[in-house]
Amino acid sequence: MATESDLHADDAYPQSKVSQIREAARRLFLEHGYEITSMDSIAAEAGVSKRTVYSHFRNKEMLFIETMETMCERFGVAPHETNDPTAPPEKFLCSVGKLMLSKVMDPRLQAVMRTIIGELAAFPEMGSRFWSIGPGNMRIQVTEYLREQDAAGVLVVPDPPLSAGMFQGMVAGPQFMPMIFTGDPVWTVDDIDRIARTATAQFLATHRPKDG
Amino acid sequence: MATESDLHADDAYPQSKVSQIREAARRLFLEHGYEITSMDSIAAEAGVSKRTVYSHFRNKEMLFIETMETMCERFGVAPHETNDPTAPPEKFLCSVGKLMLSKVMDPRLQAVMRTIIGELAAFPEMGSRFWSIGPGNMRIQVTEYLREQDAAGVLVVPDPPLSAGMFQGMVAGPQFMPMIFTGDPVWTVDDIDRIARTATAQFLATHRPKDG
DNA sequence: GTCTATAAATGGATAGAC
DNA sequence: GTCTATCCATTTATAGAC
Repeated sequence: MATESDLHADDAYPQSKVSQIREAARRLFLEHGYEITSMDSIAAEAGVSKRTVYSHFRNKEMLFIETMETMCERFGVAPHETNDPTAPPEKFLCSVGKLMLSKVMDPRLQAVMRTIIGELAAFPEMGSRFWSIGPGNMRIQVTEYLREQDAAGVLVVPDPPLSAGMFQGMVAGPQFMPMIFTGDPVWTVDDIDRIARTATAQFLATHRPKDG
Repeated sequence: MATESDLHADDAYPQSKVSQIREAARRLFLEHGYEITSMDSIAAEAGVSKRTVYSHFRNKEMLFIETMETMCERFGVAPHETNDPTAPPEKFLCSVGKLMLSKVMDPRLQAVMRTIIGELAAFPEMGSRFWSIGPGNMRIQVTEYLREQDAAGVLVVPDPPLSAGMFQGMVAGPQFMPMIFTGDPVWTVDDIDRIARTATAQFLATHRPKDG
């Protein structure tokens, strides 16, 4: 029998103290960062005592790492989001582009990225983890796709890693760079389709075989 | 008569205590971020007492803001770097592209960007400042250039802001995104010319008038 | 498991001498 | 201007009762 809080919870026991702590840690870490967020504030936000926090998590560092690892998995590229590599280039690239843009435009994911970047000096593995599970994963998928299409003669891609990076930059860059610095969205979700299609068309214009 | 330390100093009085403090603050803030860096550590790194730090700077926040403002100005787009808007598209875009890439590949500027992004929650104006003086400035220059070329009939650019963002993403994105998360360079300065030329060619392929 | 209370250390900022 | 010494608040982490 589902209660209201089940809808927003992520744990098996949504009302348990430990899940309250996890939620509080997530909110505070993502909003203020690692250093500013104190274990006191997490305990207060979760509505438990500080001793309870320490009974579930060894220390602040472990709580932070677990929190961010969960965020990486939640916002990484899920298997069901993987695009069909047998689809024709327009379709494949456009759907990948829309996926990239929707990720970049998600304010929750922006908070995750900012926190990861901000704490990179103290937690360098976290940045690599996020990259490989998220945007890096997508780039590799595009790289492999381009390599195959080149081999099949459907596209002409002399440098697949560079072309994949350029496609990603073309579709995500316009929004990602200003967004990460200013916080202001330049385009909205309504523009996703248009931008992805423009980028795809532009990309294919120079990667189609000359004859045929 | 120049001493050795003059070569690395930026102040009018390179040996002065205040410049030593500035240099120490720069090193520590850029390497570890705002929160982790203590006034004690800055004083120690500068080789002065903490009281001396406070006699030159009101508090930690002011020292940080002054430090990062200096970094923004140093790494922003300088007037002499501004590209010639009367040059033909290949030349203008390629040189702007190379400028963008060289900025993104500079490890010192990467440290600045990471610090700014990391402290965005506490110092939001700093991100806007960096954007407008650096990459945002370049994007505006490209936008204006494309608008003029479109009006002159040299290029076909229905949406200058989007096209400018895409060009910037195409040339800087491949390096910027992985670099900011993993710290690993994908390409080196030797690739700058090739990448900028590739991006320029790709961009122009879809923005040249059909009959022409 | 959960609480109140506290230990131990650190950091921002200042007092007062020279 | 510069130093040593110090105050005060905060923070991580733990002790011990229930």
